[in-house]
Amino acid sequence: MNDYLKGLNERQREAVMTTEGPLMIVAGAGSGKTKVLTTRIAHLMAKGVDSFNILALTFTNKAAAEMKERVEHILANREARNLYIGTFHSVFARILRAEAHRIGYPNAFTIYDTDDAKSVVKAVTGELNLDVQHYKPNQVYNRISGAKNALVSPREYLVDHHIQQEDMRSNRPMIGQIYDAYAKRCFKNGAMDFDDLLYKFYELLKNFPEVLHKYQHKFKYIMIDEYQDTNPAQYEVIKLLGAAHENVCVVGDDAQSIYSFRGATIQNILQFQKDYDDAKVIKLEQNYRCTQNILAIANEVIKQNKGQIPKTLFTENETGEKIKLVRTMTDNDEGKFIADAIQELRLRNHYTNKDVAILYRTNAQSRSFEESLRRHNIPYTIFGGISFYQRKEIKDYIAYLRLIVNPKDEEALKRIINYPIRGIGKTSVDRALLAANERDMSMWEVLEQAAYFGFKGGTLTSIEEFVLMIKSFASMIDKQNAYDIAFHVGKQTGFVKELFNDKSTEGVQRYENVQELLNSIKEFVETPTNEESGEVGDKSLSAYLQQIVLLTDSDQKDPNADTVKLMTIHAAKGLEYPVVFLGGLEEGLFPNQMSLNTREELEEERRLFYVAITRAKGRLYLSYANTRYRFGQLVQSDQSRFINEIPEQYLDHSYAGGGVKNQGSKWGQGSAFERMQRGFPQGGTPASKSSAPEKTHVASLIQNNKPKEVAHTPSANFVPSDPATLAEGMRVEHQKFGFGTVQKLEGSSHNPVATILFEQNGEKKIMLNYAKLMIVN
DNA sequence: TTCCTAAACTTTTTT
DNA sequence: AGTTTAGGAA
Repeated sequence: MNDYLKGLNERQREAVMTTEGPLMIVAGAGSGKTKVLTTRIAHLMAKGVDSFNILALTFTNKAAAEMKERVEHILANREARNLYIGTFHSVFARILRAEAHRIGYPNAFTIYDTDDAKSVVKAVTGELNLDVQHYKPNQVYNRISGAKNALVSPREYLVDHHIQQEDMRSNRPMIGQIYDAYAKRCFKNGAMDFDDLLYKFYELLKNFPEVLHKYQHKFKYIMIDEYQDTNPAQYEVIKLLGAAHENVCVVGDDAQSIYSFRGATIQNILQFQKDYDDAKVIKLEQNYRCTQNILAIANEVIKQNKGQIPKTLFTENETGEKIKLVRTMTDNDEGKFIADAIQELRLRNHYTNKDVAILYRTNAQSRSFEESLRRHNIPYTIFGGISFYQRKEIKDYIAYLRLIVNPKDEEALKRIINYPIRGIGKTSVDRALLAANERDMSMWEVLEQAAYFGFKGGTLTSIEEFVLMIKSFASMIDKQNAYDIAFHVGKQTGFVKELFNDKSTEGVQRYENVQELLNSIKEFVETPTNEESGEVGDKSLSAYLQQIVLLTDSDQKDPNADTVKLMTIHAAKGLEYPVVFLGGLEEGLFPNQMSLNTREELEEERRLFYVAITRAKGRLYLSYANTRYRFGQLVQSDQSRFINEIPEQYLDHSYAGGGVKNQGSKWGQGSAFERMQRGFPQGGTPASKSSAPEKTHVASLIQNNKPKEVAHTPSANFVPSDPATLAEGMRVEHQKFGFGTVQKLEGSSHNPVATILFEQNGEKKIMLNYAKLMIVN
């Protein structure tokens, strides 16, 4: 037997050895799923399959990196380089890069991140004369995203009765039109959003049989991780790619399906056997991760859900400790309790920082944990903030690079056309945009012919200089590497210098970030193989840009650092820790208020709870706070219903939280007494009184320190006079400040400034270009 | 055009 | 509470 098969149990080995035909591996939490997948790839190669013919798709870069690393480890010196292991998005983007011209996109197309996409939505909504307040870009974008994930085109969207009814009901009947305009604009900009990477790839395979054939032939063996989280677009692509050989191996756990909000449908995994009638199903039911107690409550909890693939997880691990349940008075107490507990675990139980994870439902909860950890001097890492590449200064810098690679990229253009300030303001931009839309040209093309489009004077000169500068950068693309271009851009635009000159704390930080960006580009250029994709070669600027946009915050932080890890439960999927704290187990927070509408939503929350529990190998702490600040207001909540689903025998209530003695479940259930108190908003519990100091008085005092303005109602016949006719000594009326006398006239002819002594409001400097003044006499 | 303040909105989860 | 946006002032 081959060495790599020795560490596997019987079921796992069967999964590895079943290389031909459709295979579904139902892998319970901690059952060695990644091990099976990686060993299976190694096994395929040992059997003589060319690594070139193997495709493995994951959802996160982290999972892809881990899989790749482990395959390389098993294979030792054998070639793993040609393996296609990556996220759906990165692998599809890479293929689209090669084939984009077929669907009318430039091969160096831009990938819009969520911010870019929302900005485009906002722009086209405005152009359709729709109220951006009502058609909120965020909501509209989510709706569009949902459509794409379900493979609904703008045309289909507009004629689909069900969809139209939904939009009518939400009083947003024009979303279809926005979707249509949005799609057209993205296409015109040579840009795809995240969802397009799936959607356009599907269209490519669907409409170009020769392309489909090429990749069907290439990917003879396909493996999909976390299959329960695939959406219809991903599902259809897999179906198309696998249709020729049907060597499709999916791995998943229906109990861990937690991404339906992103369009994932649990049906994909439930229906696998119907899609492939000769599909083999292997269940991995032995858990190697958790103690018996942890696994027991996980099983108890998930039992409450309906319609699962039947399976029973078991473990041969030790019983372990009971699950500690802790109630605290406030969210801050919860943070304090956890920090104290971590210190105790380190001291008495020889745990290190990196053994511990604090998990929560929403990102907003990280604040109190962060604070208490900092106070206790416990090093920590938060996963899931904004990505390094989302920072403003980095996005600005990258916008230059994007524009060089793809001048049609309007979002990039708008971002940097006047940054650093070069005298091309909003008015000029709007004019250029209008001209571009009227003629169906790109804004860049309008700028190229600025004189023809009627730009004059200083603005024209500025535009021409700008266009010339970008063109000179673009001419470097074929001759110089990404780093040299980027460095040159930073220098030439004055961008880096401007940041360097800003000596404020934030300014220094921004400058350092830009230096870090340059380092990352240098590293990209100098690393012989592209670690993300395993691909040799493409070191172009556009390759760099396409890669970084798909990186998340988590990808840029070291998971092995000796720090306590803080993250949402979603971000924790696939990970494991010796000690897990799960905070905020309160009704309305977890399960979240937003997910209480249907049974399906509640069941997804429960699966999320299941995922959270099963991250823990040894010790699990569940905590909740009596009161917590939400939306800046103190709210009280009951303990989560999920706690009630855990049999009492597994729980240990004896832990004190944050100096507050735990009252046990008698109190936690929400006693009549508590409910009564809550019924009287004026009553005010001691907690709410002490935690919510009355700040309003202080605030109003500070505001009152400002010089008071005496109100003035403009005369009925108020008509602004021509500022040019103004002279010193004249008596004038201002709409707000009332009557006054011109003391002095100064400033350039472009920007005249008058100093006026107002009778009621004292001396003010008035910019005559903008303020309205009427000469009284 | 740019800066400042007040108001409004946020908070479900992410490639 | 903190952050982003809109509108007004200069």
